[in-house]
Parts: sequence; structure tokens; C-alpha cells
Amino acid sequence: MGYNFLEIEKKWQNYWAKNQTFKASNKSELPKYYVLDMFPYPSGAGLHVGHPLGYIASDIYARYKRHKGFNVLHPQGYDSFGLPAEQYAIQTGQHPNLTTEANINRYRKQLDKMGFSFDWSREVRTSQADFYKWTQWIFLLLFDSYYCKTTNSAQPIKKLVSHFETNGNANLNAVSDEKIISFTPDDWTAFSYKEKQEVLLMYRLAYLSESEVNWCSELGTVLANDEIVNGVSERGGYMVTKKKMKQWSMRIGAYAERLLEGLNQLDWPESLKEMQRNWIGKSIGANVRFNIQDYKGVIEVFTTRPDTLFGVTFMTLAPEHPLVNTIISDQQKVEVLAYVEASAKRSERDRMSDVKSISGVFTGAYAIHPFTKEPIPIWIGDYVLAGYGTGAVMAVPCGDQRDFNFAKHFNIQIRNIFEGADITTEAFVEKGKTKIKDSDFLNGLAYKEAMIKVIKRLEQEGSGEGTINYRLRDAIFSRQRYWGEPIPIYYKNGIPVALKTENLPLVLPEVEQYLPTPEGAPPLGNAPTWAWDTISEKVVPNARLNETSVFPLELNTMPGWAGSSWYFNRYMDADNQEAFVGKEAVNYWQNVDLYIGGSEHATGHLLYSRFWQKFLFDLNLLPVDEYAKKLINQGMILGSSAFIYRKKGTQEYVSKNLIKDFEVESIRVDISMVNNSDELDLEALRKWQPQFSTASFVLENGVYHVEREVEKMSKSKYNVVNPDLICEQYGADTLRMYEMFLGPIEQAKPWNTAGISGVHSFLKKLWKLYHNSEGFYVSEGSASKESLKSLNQTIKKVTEDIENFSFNTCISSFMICVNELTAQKCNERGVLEPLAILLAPFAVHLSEELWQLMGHDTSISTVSFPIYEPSYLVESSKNYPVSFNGKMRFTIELSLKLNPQEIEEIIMKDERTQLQLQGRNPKKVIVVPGKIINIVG
RNA sequence: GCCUUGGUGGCGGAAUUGGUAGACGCGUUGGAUUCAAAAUCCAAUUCUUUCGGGAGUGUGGGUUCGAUUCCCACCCAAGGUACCA
Repeated sequence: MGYNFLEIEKKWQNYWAKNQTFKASNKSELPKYYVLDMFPYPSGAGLHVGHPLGYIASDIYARYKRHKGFNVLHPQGYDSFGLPAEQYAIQTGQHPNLTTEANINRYRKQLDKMGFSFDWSREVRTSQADFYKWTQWIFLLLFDSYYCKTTNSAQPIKKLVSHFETNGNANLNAVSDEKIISFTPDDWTAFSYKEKQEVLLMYRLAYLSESEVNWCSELGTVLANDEIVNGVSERGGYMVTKKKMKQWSMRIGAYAERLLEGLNQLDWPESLKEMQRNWIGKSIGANVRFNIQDYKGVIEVFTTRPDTLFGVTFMTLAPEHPLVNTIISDQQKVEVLAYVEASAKRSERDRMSDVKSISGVFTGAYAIHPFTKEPIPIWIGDYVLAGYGTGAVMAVPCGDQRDFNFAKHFNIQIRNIFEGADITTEAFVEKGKTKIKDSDFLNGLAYKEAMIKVIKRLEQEGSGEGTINYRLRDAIFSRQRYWGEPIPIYYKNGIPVALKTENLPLVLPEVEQYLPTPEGAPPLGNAPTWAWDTISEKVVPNARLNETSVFPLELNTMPGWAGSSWYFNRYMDADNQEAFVGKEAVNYWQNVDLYIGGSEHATGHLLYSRFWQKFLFDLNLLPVDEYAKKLINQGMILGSSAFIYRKKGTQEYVSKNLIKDFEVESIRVDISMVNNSDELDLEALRKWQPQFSTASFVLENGVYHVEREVEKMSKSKYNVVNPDLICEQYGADTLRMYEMFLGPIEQAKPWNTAGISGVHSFLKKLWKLYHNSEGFYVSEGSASKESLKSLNQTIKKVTEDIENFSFNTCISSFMICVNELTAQKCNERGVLEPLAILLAPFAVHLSEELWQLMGHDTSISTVSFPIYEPSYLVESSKNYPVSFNGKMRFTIELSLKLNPQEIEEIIMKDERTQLQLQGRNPKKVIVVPGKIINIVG
């Protein structure tokens, strides 16, 4: 009677599915607890061993909470729109929906094998019309809202219109495009329909605007920074340039302050909150306007150091700055245009990371200092980014290192305005450390006073004002892709008009080609008729566009983060046809109590979803404005890629430690052909790809050693490890416990199966505890004091560890416990029954089996978690007449006459040895010389 | 570059508030059992040593009676860096 994990696991997986054991109810007397995983993108490579890490952790906690008497919601679904399915469709012509469906089915099988306690009746898929209907619905709400700074919330656009009708845009405290010009109520009434719509677009939370994208004309498409390598496209190696395009954007900037504030109340990792804070990047400073010599325009700059205004010796514009073309002098024209063109080819990331090479060019124009009226040369430099602030900076080389380097490099004047500061080799950047000099009315002032005074003067003279600036940019919401949610907008004479909500979903059309159209329009342009008939209120096949009733639909689709920005609310009420989530359901579940997912989403999904939540909260559609109370980042499980070395120009491969004698290139090979000692299975390699079938190998001691490198798991890197094999070989319970035993969940670690046998033999030992040579055997007698002590120590440790998500140390405690009970020959129900419940969140199938063997006919998941009995841990001792349980602290006053060495000698000889006799863990002795001795156990 | 995280035996990792560094597991070595193997059980296992000791938590400094833990500088690795999800 061995531990037959295959049979046990299958049995209980079927049992749970049949009995719907983990189906959550929206009505319950019990307190609610919502445990959420970040839903996976169903990739073609299948689920790999990295995915379950977070799911196992959340599953343990969800199961634990059920034992603790909570009504637990633990759902799962698929983020099923995405680029890989589309790429595959482009290559093969297969509809992404087919690929996606196949991948989802595979994922589901794999997930089921691991015994997760998901409530599958609430599954969502972002690419399904009954889900994205509501994504489109939320988009329309955003389109139909603006941000009112007085109420500090989103408001319906109707309110804005009525404000315009009575006041124009005077006294309006709303977030808008910067270029808005003021108008009166009469102006508004006189505006044409088109003009009115254009004005409203400047306020809408979902709006159209010109934004800059990476355009690849060869591919006829827009590329992500990710798809650009060394300035050319990853696919094909074509040239990529910056191009302005009309794009949908989300005015997330309106929520910058609330997104920042909201972080304080969240139980999220401090590091992740810090990342979001930095991403939002609030900085307080001033906008300063400089007139331009012999030209009537102004340059507006944002600076966090207006106190250094008298240290300005030049200005720098981003190469994309709109004024560049108009202000350049004729002599400089050729040079400047060449520079602008060159920097258009560099990605923003390149420009930011390359700080060592300083580049720039003088425009030939001069700005005028607002106070001294001195001329200031205007330069262009690509260290200034168009997307941040105003795209222009006032350069103060004495107080900013980048300005300093730029000035030194181009031999521009540096003026020192800091008392006693040495600026011969570097800028003096510490604010508030000294006083300001040579600065007219700011002389002798420190940083703070100078800031206040200069901003006041700027405002008086109309050449600037105090400003708060956020680094957070509005999020571009258009994608030139096929496989995403269609944007429910049509264009009437070039003006975007929203579909009516009752006409949703706007279903993704069939196309023959998933590539952009030959004219460079997004793939939806390939649809036979992607047009909206306003009379029948339908997409009408073969209808012709006309001026009166049939209008072109938006060709862009929504980005990947659209569906994931609200899916967690859908789980609460996944079948609701009338609303994105029912009032009753959302009032019961409120929000997510525990969210587990990777930190790679810190400034993407985790920020956008907070934004949507706050928006929906503003419209009174949700009861809370933060959706995830507690968040834990599971570290990524990294793949360990393998490389072999080929002698250049030959079919001869050289083992890792012998390459120094040859000129070699490295080639990736599949990780499944390499064992734990980095030895390559040559036979497998020969069969793997035809190019290796005739290869020869230079071996060391008869084996070929590969080079290893740790990186993200991905199909293209041949380093994906499939959990199915491990489930077959060791069982899901072993896999679950092993992944948790690998280390702290927050920590990233490379996958390695080296230690899995230890966890597996633990489960075998556990099985043996409940069996004797005849078969299952649990005694009804009373357990020994020793066994009860082991049990209660374990209950205490396990409970604490689960609450702290310290699952690796928790499993260590289980191992110690089982070893102790085995040594004690414990077989009493009084110990073995609680032990099975303790293990139920971890070894989910095995504990159900043992529970049944012990004569229970319901699932172990409904049983209360054991509570430890402190009295079993109390121990009396001859040496120490003191009992201890858990943390213990003695403070013993010693004679002050002894010197530290003498004290130490006494302690080392006596107390320490005595204390070491007690308990399982050695005790620590602390000696504080001359004063107190603490003995901490 | 910038933001975030991490660096401890042959390996994954533990160490509560600054107090015996290396829990637990893998691996290795030795032993028991076996005709043998698998499985199982027991013991040892940071390195070094002239067996007295000595060194040791990425590197170099600092604070402290005492530092894996706190501070400063640096090196290395991973994640993010706005159209990968």
C-alpha cells in the first residue's frame, strides 16, 4: 500500500468538479474573502512552471481562509487578447480566436491537474464578446466624462456642455488639453457641431489627439519599443522613425494626485508603491516663460529649481519641440535639421540610457531672461525629452549635472550662484545647503525662501507661475492591431461619435489579412465593410459609406490592458447580462482582499486598473475606489537557458570549458536535453533539429557541458519547463509543495528540479504515518505528550507562516514534525487528524484521501483549522524554573563591577549551557557589558 | 542611464529587535538492510589547519563590546522603463 498519487489526485479532482466544492455564493452569512490571481495570457507555449508559483500561493491562502470560516471567492480566467496570437495569425492565416481557444483548453487541463480550488463557474475571457461588451461600455463612459477639479471626480460631459452654455469656459476648473483657448457662452452657441465636438474632445477622459509613435514604413505598422532593437525593427531589421498619429488616449493624468494619495492606504509592497510613486513622478516647481529675441513666440519651461533662475546660461529644447523649425537661424539650419533627423531615429530609451555621449546643436536663436533681459542662447539637445514637462528646459549648469556636462562639452558659460560652492569639476546639486548669490532680489536667501519669492515675482510679472508637474503621461489607448477590443466609435465627417450602449458589443469583424492594409491603415481596414449604419444601428455587410447614414468605424483596437483593468469586478457577477457587475454582488464582495501577481506589472496593469476603478467609483458604479487591499508580488520563476558553442564556419561543437582555444558562436538548445549537471544528451540533440544530425562534438571527459544563462521563461528561448511532466512523475501535491519550498514567494529564482525528491519523500513519510504494514491504521488511543507537543508547535508555526506568506519555512516545519512523529511512532487520531487539516491547503489531494480514510464523508476543505493549545508547549525545567512559549525574554541584572570579559566567561560557562538543554532550537545569549544581560529564547 | 529587488556552504535557502551564521531540503561521503539493485533507515558534511586554532554572509570602508542584519562607496545579477503581457 504505497502512496499512489496519480490515482488519489485524479479521484479528488473529479470529486471537486462533480460536487462544485469551490463554487462561491454571492449570499452568505459568513464573512467574505476575495483571493485573486493575475489571470494568464494563454500563450502557445502552454503553462510553464513559473505560472503556478503565484497560483499555488493564492490557492494555499484561499483554502486556509475557507478553513478559517470565510466565504472565499477564488476565480480564474484568461487575458486572451494579445500580440502573440496575432503574430501567429499573420504567419499562418489562422484566426487568432482558434489559436486562443486551443491554448485556453490546454491551460485549463494543466491548471486542473494541479488541484487549484478555483470557482470555474465565474471564468472570464477578455476576448469574448460578452466580456468585451462591458470593456467597450466602460470606454464609452470614459468618452462621455470629463474631470472636474472642484469636485475632484469624473463628471458627465452633459454638465460640461451646460457650463459652456451659461459661462463659456470661464471659471471652469477641469482637466483639459493645454492648447485650449477661452470662449464665451455666445461663442459656444455660435460654434458649429464640429467645433463643439472638437472642444469637448479636449476634456473627455477618452480622447483623440496627436501623439508620437514608432513608425516602421516597411512593415506599415507601429512598433512597441520592445520590438525595436538597435534602432531598427526586430522583425526584418527595417528603419523605424518617429511619427505623429491620431490616437485615442486616456486622461490618466487627471487622476495622478489621487493615484498617488491612494497608495498610502494600500497594503502593497513598499517597493512597488515606490515604483508607482516614481512613475507618477510628482514634482513641484514653476513654469517660466522666456521671450524669444526678434520673434514674438515664447518658450515655456518647467523647472523644479526656479530659485536658480539667475544661473541660467542657456536653454535646451527637445529635438521634437514645435518651435525648433521656426526659430533656427539660416546659418544653423542645415546642422540643426540633421541633428533633429538623427535623434528621431533613436528610441527614447536609447536617449535616456546614453548619458555619456553628449550631443546637441546651437539654433542660432536667443531667448530673453525674464528679469535680467540678457540674451540666452537656445540649444537643442536630445537629453531633453519632448514628452516630459514642456519639452524645454532652462539650463543652470552650476546647479544641475546634465546641464553642467552639456555646458562643459560645448564650452558654454557657467555662472556660479551658490555661496561657497566649488563647481570646477561638478555641479552643486544639493538644494538648501547654501545661500544664493549674484541673483538680484534672491541674494542671500536659502532654497525655500528663494523658491517662494521667485515664484511670487514670476506670477506678478506674468512670466510664469508655480506648478505641480507629473511625469505620468496620458496613456495611449489605440493599437494598430487586429486582436483587441474594437473601439465603439464611428466617424461622422471626421468627428468621433460614440455608439449607443444598447448597440454593444461591437463585435470584432472577420478579416482576410491580419496585417495592416497596403495604405498603412490598421488591420481592421481589411474588413469588407467596417462601417456603422445609423439607421439600422448595425454593422451592415456590403453597405456603402455615405454622408448621411453609413459612417466608417474606428480602425484601431484597444490595448492589452483594457480588459485587465476591470476584470476583477466581473468575477463577482460573471453571468450578469444587465450590468458589468450587479449592485448586490459588488456590495457584498466589495473588493479584492488579496491579489497575487508579478511586479513586472507595477507601472502598467496595476496603475491602469487603479485608474479605471477610481473612475467607475466616481460614477457611483463601484463602492470602493481601490480594488485590491493587499497585494503580494510573486517572484518570477526564471528559465535556465542552455547554450552550445559552434566553431565558426563549421559543424563542430565545443564543450563549455574548452572554448578558449577556438573562435566560437553560441547557439540556444532546448533545456529538456540537458541534465542537472549541465551535460548535453547528444542523441537527443541530433534528433532535435536536422542541422545537428551530422554534427561532431569536442567533449571533456566524454561528456558535452553546456553554458547556462538565467532569463525569463519563453518558448523562443527553449527554456520552458512544463509542469505536466512533474505532475506525472511526482504528483501535483509534490509540485505544489516543492514550488513553495523553493524559497520566499516574492523572490525571483531560476527553476531547478534538483531538490524535488526531498519534498516527495516527505509526502511518502506522511502517508506512512497513517499506515502500518497491513494498510491504513490510525489508533484511537490517547497521544503521547511528546507527540502533542510536536503537533502544537507545528500548528503554531504553520498558522503564523501562512499568515505571513512564508510558505517555505512552513514546509520545513511540516518536515520536522513528520520526522518527529515518525520517531515517536505516533499513530493516534488525536494527532493525525489535526495534522491532515494543517496540510490540507498544501497537499490538497493527499489530505482529502487521508481524511476519507479516517472515516469522514465530506471534503476536508469544510473543516475548521486547528488552533494550538499553548499548554502542550509549556515545559518545566530543573535548571530554569521558567516556562516559555514562543518569544521569551529574561532580563537579568548583573553586578556592575564585573568587566565584559568576566561576564562573558560566566555566561558562557553557566547560563548558556543550561539554556541550550531546553527546547528544539538553541537559545541565544546576549551580553551587554557593564549593565544588563538579556537571554532571549 | 533611471526606478525596483537581490547577492549567505557544492546547490535551493534559514537566521524573530544588531546577539552561537548555515534551520529544512538537495547533493556528496560512510554505515545498516539486500545475493544485488531500487526503496528505506542511521551518521557526517562552510572552508582551512601543523588539530592549538584560523578564516568566513558580493568587494572596500564605517558605526558598535558585538554586523548576514545599520550607514557610505563600489561590483554583479534580475524585473520595469510607457504599443510584450
